[in-house]
Amino acid sequence: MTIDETDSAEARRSIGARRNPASQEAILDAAAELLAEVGIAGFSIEAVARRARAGKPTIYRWWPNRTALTLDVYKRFKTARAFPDTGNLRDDLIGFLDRQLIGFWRGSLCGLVYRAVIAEAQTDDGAAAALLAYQAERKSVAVTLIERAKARGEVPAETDSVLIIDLVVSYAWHRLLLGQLDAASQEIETVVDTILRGIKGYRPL
Amino acid sequence: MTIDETDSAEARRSIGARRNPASQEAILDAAAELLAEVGIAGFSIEAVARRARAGKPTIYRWWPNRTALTLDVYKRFKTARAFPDTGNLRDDLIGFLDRQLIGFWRGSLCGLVYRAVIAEAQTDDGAAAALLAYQAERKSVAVTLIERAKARGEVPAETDSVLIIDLVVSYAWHRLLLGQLDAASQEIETVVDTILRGIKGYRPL
Amino acid sequence: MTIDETDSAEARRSIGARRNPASQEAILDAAAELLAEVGIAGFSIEAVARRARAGKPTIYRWWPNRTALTLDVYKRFKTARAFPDTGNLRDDLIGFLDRQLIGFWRGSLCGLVYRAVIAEAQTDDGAAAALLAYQAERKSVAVTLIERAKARGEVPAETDSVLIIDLVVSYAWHRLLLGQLDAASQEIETVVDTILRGIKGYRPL
Amino acid sequence: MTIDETDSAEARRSIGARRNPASQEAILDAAAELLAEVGIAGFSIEAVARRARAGKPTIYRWWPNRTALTLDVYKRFKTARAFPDTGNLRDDLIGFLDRQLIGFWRGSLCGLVYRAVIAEAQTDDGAAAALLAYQAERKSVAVTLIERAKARGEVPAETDSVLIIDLVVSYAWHRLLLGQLDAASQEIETVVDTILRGIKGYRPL
DNA sequence: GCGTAACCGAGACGGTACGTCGGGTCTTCCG
DNA sequence: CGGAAGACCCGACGTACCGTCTCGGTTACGC
Repeated sequence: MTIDETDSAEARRSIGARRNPASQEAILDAAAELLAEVGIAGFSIEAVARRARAGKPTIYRWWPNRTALTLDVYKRFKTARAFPDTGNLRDDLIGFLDRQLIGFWRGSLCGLVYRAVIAEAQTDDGAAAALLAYQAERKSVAVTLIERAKARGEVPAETDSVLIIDLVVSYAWHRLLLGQLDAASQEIETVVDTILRGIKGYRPL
Repeated sequence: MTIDETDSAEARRSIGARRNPASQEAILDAAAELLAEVGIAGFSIEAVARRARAGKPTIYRWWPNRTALTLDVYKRFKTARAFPDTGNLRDDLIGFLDRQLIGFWRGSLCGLVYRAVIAEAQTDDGAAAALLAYQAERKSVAVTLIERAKARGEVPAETDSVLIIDLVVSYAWHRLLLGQLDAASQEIETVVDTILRGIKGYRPL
Repeated sequence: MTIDETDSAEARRSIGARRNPASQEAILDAAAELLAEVGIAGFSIEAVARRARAGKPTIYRWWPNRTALTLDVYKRFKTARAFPDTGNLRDDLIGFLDRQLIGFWRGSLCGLVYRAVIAEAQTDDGAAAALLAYQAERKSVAVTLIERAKARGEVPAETDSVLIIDLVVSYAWHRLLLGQLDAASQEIETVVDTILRGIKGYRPL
Repeated sequence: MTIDETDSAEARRSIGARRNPASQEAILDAAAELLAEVGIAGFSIEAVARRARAGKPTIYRWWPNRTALTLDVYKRFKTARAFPDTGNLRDDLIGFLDRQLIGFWRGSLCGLVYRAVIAEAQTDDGAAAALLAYQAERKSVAVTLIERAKARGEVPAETDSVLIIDLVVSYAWHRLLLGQLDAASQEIETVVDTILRGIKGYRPL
C-alpha cells in the first residue's frame, strides 16, 4: 500500500488560498486505511478526519458527502487499466470480467469500497447519481469491446452492445454483493460463453 | 395495501407474559409505511417506534437490529407466488423476471425494501447471512423452471441451471440497485432471448 | 446478617389468597443486600425483583413505590430500641443521639438506607409523606424523654419539647447527609450540652 | 426572574471553535425554569435540552452529569449576600437564618434546587464532594458572626463557633428537607434563643 | 367439596431518560 | 481564500427502569 503514516506527523498548515494536495492525500489515505481496517461499518467522516488530522469542514469542502469520498477512494485505486485487444470478443470479455471486475475486486480493497458505494447509493440520492454517472462512464468504455467486435464482423452491427455489457456487469455485481467473488472467478469462462452463445443446444418448442 | 391505520388507536397494553401479536403487527405495519413514505433513509427504529406507538425496547426485544426488522417486512410482503408452467422456457423466464422480480418490485414497496436489505447486507454480517439464505431458497425454486425445460427436452440435461438463473437474477438486481426498473421492464424479452440464445449472429473468429 | 440465600432456591409459589410471608422476607432481604452491595444508586425495583426471584407486581402490590420499600428495609433493621430512663435528661439525650441516631446509623446499613429514603423524599411526594409520617412517629416517642424530665421537674412545663427534639434530630440528619457520622460521634456530649444550656457564658448585650 | 424566554428564538448556531455563552445561558435558564415548573422530579437532561433548544451532547460536553448542572444552577442564584452586623449575636443569627437560609430558600427557586443537590449528593460521590466543599465555604463565612460576638465579649473566646453554626444550619436543612420551611420561619427566634441560652429554666439533677 | 377470590412467578407492554456517536453547518484564527 | 480546530443543533443509537397489565397456576376460604 502506498499509504504513508500521518498520525504522528506535524499538523499540515494551509498553503495559501488554494487546495492543499497533502491534505487531500492524507484524507484519502486515511479513508482507505479505515476501510481496510474496520470495513464498511465504522467508516465515518468523523473517523477519517481524526485519523487524517484534518478538520471535518476540510473534507466537506471537497467532497459533498461520504459517498463522494468513498467513490474517490475507489477511483484512486482504480488505476488506469486498458482493455487490451485480444483479437476476439470472447477473450476480451473474459479479460474484462477477470481483470476489471471480479479479479480486480478480489485482489484489493476495491471490492470492499465498491460494496460500500453501492450500499450508500441505496440510501443517498447523491450517491445514487454519482454511482450512475460512474457506471455510465465505465460502461461506455466497456462497450468499445463490442464495437471492436462489430468492426471485425464478429457480431452483427445491430447487436445491443450495452445490453451485453450490462449482463456481464450485472453478473459481477451480484457476486460481489453476495460476497461470492471467489466462486465467481471459477466460472468466468462459462458465463462469457453463455452470454455469447446462449444455452448450448437450446431448442425452442 | 393491507395496512390498517393504528395511529389513532388506543395504546396497546401488555397481554401478559407473552408476545402481543397486535404490537408486532403494528410495528411491521409502521415499518412498511415508513419505507413507503420516506424511503430507506429516514427509516429508523426510532421512527418506527413513534409511528407504531410502541416503545423502542419492544422493538429491540424481538428484532436484534434494524436489518432483522427490514427483512421481516420484506418477508411479509413476499406472498407465495407460483411459477405457472407456460409450456416453454422462454415464457417461463419472462414471467419469472416480470412477475417475480422486476414487475413485482416495481409494483409494491418490495423493491424499496429489498434495496434496503441488500444495502444493509453490505454492512452487517447477520444481514448478509440472512440475505444469502433467502437468495438460495428463492433460487432453488426458480431453478425448477430450467428443470422443467430439461424434462421437456427443451434444453440439454447438462445445462447449468443455476447459472442461467443467476444471470437472470443478476440482471434484475443490477437494475433494481441502480433504480432502473422502469427501463428494465421494457427489455425483459430481449434479456431472456439473449440468455437463451446468446448474441444473435455471433460468429467467433 | 440474618439473610439466607434465596437465589438458587426453588421459586416460591402462592400459598393461597393471602400474603406469602416468605416472599416478603425474600424481597426485603434482597433489597437490603442490594443496598449493601451496590449502594443507593443501582438500587432498583427491577434488581430487587430479580434477586428475590419475585415478580414486580408482587412488590408493587405491597409497597406502592420504591420509597415505601426502602423505608420498610429501614424499619426492619430498626429493632425495637427502648429509651432507657437514665434518670436525667442529659444522659437520656446522649443515649438517644448515640444509640438511636448517629451510632445506630454508623453501625449498620441503616445510615445508608436512611440517606436513600431522605433522598427519595426530595423527589417523590409519596416518599415525602411517608418520611414525614415516620418522622412524626419517631419524634413523638422521643418527646417522651422531655416529658419525663418535665415530670421530674428538670425542665419547666412550658418547654417546647418538640423543638428540643427537632434540634437534636436536625443535627444528626445534617451529619448523616454529609457523611460525617464519624466526626459526629465525637461531639455528641457537646451538642447535648449546648442544646440544654446554650452557649456557656453567653452574655447578651 | 431574570430569565428571558428562548423557546421561540432562532436556533443558535455555532460561533466557531469555542464555547457559545448564549448556549450555556440558555441551558442554565432552561434548567432553572424546569426546576421551578416541574420540581426536582421531571428535571432531566433531556427536558433541559428540549427547552433550551440545545443538543444533549452540548450539555454533556460542559457538565459531566446532572448534578454538576444542578449545582451550577444553584450557584447562579446564590447572589452574594452579606452578613450585616446588627451589633448583637441574637439578631445576627436571626438574620442569618431568615435571610440566608430559610427565608432565602422560601423566596426563590433556591430551596428547590438545594434540595435537589442534597438529594443527588446521597447518590453521587462527585455531588457529595461538591456539596461538602460548598458547605465548608459557606460555614466558614457564617462563623464570622460568632467571631464578631467574641470580639464584642458577647460570648467567651472558647466557644465552639463551628458547632453553633452547625446547629443553626442543621435546623434549616432539616426543615428544608421535610418541606417545612413555612413553619420554620415562624419559630426562627425561638430556635436562636434556644441555641444561645439553652432550655430556659433547665435545672440539671 | 367446590367455586372463587386473591396470591404468586413471570415477563411483555408503552414510556422516559440515559449517555454516546455521527452528520453536516458554522465561525474563528492562522498562514 | 485555504485549512485546522472544534462547538453547534439534531437525531438516532441501544440500554435500563418505571409502573401496569395479563397470564397460568396455586391455595385457602365460604357457600
